[in-house]
Amino acid sequence: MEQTKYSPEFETKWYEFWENKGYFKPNDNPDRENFSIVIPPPNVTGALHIGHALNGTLQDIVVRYKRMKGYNVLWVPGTDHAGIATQNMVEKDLASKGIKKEELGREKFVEKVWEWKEKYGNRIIQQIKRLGLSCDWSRLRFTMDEQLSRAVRKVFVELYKEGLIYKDKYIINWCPRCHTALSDLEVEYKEEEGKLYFIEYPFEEGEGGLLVATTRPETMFGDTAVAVNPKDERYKDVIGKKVILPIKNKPIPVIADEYVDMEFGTGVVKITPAHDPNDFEVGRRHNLELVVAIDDYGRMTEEALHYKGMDRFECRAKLVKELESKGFMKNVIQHKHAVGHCYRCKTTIEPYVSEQWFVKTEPLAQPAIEAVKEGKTRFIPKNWEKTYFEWMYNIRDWCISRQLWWGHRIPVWECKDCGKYTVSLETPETCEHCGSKNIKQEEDVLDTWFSSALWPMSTLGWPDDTEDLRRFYPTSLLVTGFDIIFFWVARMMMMGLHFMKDVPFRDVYIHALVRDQYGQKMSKTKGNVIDPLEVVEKYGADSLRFTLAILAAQGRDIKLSEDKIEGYKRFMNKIWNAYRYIYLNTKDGNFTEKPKRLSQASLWIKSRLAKTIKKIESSLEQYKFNEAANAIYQFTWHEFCDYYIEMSKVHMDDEFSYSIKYTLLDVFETILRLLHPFIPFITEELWQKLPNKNGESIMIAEYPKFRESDILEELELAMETVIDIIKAIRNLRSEYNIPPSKKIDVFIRTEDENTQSIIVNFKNYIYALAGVDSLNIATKPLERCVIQSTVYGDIYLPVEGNIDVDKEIKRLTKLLKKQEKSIAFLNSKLNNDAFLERAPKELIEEKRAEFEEAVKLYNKTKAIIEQLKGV
RNA sequence: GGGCGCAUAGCUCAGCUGGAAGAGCACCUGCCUUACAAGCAGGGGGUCGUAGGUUCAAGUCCUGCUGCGCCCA
Repeated sequence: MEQTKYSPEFETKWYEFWENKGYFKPNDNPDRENFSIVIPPPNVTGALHIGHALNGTLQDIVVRYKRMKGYNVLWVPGTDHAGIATQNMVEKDLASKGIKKEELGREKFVEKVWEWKEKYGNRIIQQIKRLGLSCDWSRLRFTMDEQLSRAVRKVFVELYKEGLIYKDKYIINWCPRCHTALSDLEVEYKEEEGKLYFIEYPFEEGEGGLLVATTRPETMFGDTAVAVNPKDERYKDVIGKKVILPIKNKPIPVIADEYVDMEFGTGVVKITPAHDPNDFEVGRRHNLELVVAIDDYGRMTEEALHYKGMDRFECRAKLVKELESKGFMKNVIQHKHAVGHCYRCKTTIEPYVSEQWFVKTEPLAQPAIEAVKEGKTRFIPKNWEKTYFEWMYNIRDWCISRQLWWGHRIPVWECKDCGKYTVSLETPETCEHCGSKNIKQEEDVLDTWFSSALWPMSTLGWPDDTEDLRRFYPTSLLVTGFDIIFFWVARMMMMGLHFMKDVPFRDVYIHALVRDQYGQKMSKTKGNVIDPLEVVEKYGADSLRFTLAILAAQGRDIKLSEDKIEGYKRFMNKIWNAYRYIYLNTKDGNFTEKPKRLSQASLWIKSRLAKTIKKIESSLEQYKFNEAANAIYQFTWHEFCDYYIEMSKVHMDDEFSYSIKYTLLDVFETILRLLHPFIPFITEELWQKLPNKNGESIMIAEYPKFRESDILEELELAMETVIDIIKAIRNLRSEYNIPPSKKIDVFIRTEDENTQSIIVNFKNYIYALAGVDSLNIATKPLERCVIQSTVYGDIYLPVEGNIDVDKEIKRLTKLLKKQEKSIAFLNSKLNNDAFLERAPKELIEEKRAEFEEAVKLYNKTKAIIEQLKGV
């Protein structure tokens, strides 16, 4: 005998079972349609967070659904080497042991990182498995695998040869802490309360000077001009003159450039081409010199004179004092401005001029835009296409070199003799231009996203011509968060189209972010993270999965709290106990033979089930996970459990005894299959116990098929009436505090033949569900009863002792007011000529019928009240 | 400054192609009715942010406004 409370301890057992059976691998049947998907690779050294759980759950729902539908399904899992994050982690670990990576040297350090990867790289995989995700682990990939690294190399070499990769001295985003360049995307801008300093730059000749406004005075050591807007009347006379850079006493020109905002500060800005991206552009236009005042560690260079070697922020503080004491500082005001931070370590970014490698993105972006326009790749929800286009149209070249040791080293060798580059797939011995052996490989590695961009091709085997690649590319679906549309989705599109000549995926489902219950982004520093593993421990993976699925409405973030997960654990408990009921009633029988005749309740539940199947299918096809989850939840709890199971009790010992038990098993088994993609564990656990299971696992069972012939509209209508009568009786009972244990006699006064026949045919169900001993049709009003008028007739419920007349009048008057409102509303419609003229006929008829019903009900209720008042 | 999104019951949110507002939680009342008290039954509660417009009819379509959030510059 099973315990009455659901407890998810069986989960891990089933995961092992599935994996050992090889169910996660694609079927080799060539007749089946392929369905493939690649997992967004988590950081190899990362830990599972709730975002992964959502992402994985949604993919697994689709994957399990498609698998059960008979597709040949491949879900490729893998991890990402996460250059900066991983290097930081290992550096930190070494630092705690008092070791600097420079002391180890590159080779030793990289070895350490590999060790780290071996040690912790499996952690996130194990965590993913705990959620029940059905990836094909035999195809587990890592961005630094040999073959995936070859893919990276091939892409680099080919793009270089096509002129789409170039090296340039350019201003880039530099993280002084991570000590590497970052792409534009890897910078996070945050509003900060800063100061705006007004510094006077005296004219070289004559009196006075120009008041320059800046937020970063310490960069003045790199100033090579000051600029005004050519349209600015205030300054048109000073253009071409020279001013003296304070402290440094260096004359610099006053230039005119459209870029200068006349409204900002004084309308005069200092130009520091080496330390500001806009100034860099101005500098190029005006041929200004690049003066580097801050080095790659964020310290001042010798250009900063006596501040040499000082940290940039410390220098700012001291320099401000010096400028004040020397009278150059004229004013300081509070000023809010956006400051860039490293997305990995949050250090303030330093724009920095250096030689870096770039991908020329414009030619790659064009086909990627076209592909989405032509519908070769579809974004779901569609709005994200706008975001994608927005970025693609304004795309900037992609800085791909990183000054790290962990990653794919750039396959470029510089010749020390002729100075030219050899770029090649194989590690070269000599310079391909002059044959010199004096060549040296670039020190930098590639941006991690460079390898992630190849993920759908490389995980399937590219650059080798593999069967997987032929069969499963383009992949069918990508599921990811909106935060990496630019980082990842767009780049995969560009690379896939360029190298495979086809899009990397057909559908891109963009899901929301998981936030805490107050709508705050979860973060460790805020302490509001929900750890999926703790949740799984406490409530089971099924509860977490179902909660995430039912909350995953398109276009809205998920506010998650433990309460909600707890709530859906109750759903698991409900399913568990529905099974118990069925088990207790069927354990002694054998239910292999299909019954000849089904009871009304059974026909009804099968009709409802058919509609539910249809709803779930259409919802899942549109990736409306919440709708699908909700449909099955409502059906299981509020139709199957609340009504069908209760009704089944009527038939346990009558002529339908066999058929009701058979149908209980039949429908329940179908429910489990419908639920399996959402909650794989409990469905497997219970399915395995069912006598009517077909096959060795629910995972590879067929998904329920919609059967039109199961739908019986007339019966559903009749059952609606039955349920309404049950509800009306329950309502009256409740109003009069009649306990469920007390059985009562009820009468219905109705002239409607249909209702009369329904009562005759279905009264057993009404007895059972409304706690009724006998239900009879009355032909005249009855004494000592409380009365409820319904569209089907008046329900009479005998009351012991005296009726509380006041209470009854109060109750019925309330009802009467509702009915009055109803009549008024319908009246206004039916008296409106425009409505009668233009509204569809069926609607008008419908409203007329409703109106008549409403009037009838109103009159009845009124009569009862009057009668009560007269007593 | 540009783009996107959201404002519906106390809370969290559904509501597809326009025809008298729904769920879960919370709340109130009554029940240990032999699957389930992690349950059952019943109930209260919303002028769908605001001002206009289109329409016979608008939470649903269009425009302005207000508030909040996100992305990009």
